[in-house]
Amino acid sequence: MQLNQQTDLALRALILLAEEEKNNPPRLLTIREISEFHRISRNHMMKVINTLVENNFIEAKRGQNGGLKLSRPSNEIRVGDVVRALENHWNLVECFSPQRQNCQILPSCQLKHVFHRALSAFLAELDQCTLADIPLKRP
Amino acid sequence: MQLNQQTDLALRALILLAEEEKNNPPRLLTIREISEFHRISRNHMMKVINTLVENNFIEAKRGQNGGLKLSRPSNEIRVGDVVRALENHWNLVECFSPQRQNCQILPSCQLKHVFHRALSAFLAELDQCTLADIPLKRP
DNA sequence: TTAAATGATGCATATAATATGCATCTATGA
DNA sequence: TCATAGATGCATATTATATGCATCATTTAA
Repeated sequence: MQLNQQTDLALRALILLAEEEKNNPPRLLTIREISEFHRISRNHMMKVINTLVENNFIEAKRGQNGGLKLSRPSNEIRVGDVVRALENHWNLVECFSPQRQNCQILPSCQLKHVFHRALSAFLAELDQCTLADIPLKRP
Repeated sequence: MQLNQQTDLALRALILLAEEEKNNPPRLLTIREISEFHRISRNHMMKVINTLVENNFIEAKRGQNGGLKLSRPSNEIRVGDVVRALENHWNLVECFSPQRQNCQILPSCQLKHVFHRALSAFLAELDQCTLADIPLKRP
């Protein structure tokens, strides 16, 4: 079981942006800065950033002196919501997918309820945590 | 986020074997029967069955009149344990993988603890459920 | 004793999902 | 008006997963 790498990168970018917000005054960070810091291809990070903008976790400003910042205070951005937005599907098992419904015991199978409960428990735990709860430890 | 198909198939096979146990006397089911019932390639189902045997969820008997049965009563086989055995890794995020440790903020990042808690919550929910708790509904 | 039935194993290939890169567009401000 | 920055769409590479094939090992009924 794994999340896709984009979810991982999104959280790393957000953690960086949350750290920047603590500075006085905070700067806008560029995609180039974030991708170089994390040693990730700029193109790849760009996709992730775009998704974060679409979902209103961060605001982007184009042009010279442009860049990115959190669109809300860090304690209002829940890890669970980020994961929900970045994962492109939640088809834990075949019967969760509207496309793939070939399971022969689908109507009478109770298993789907169990997995729904487990998934809820997983996300509920992530919802307990905001960006403000996971500051980078300073040495 | 998804489990691999083998985990799904393993559970479907186990559900069938648990149903068979209710018959008097119960028969041994063959891989061929199970794979044809679920309309899955026999080869593919065989891999799954082998893993279930290795992990002592079921017992296999070779030769004529051979087949498969649960190695324990259905109420002693927890869904969580099956999922643990079938999923080949639990690298939810990069920093969980011993091989891939490229994250620049790894030592000071708190995120891993959050994901550990979420994963525990997910599996704890599955541990609440045994094969006996998910009988096929009879019409 | 042997042949058919059954599971076990290793390797090869196909398919699908994901990651990555490239080219080009749009917006901003010095 | 040009350099800088994000936005978007498409193409390709890589990886993980699913699937198939061939062959071996074990059991037991005939």
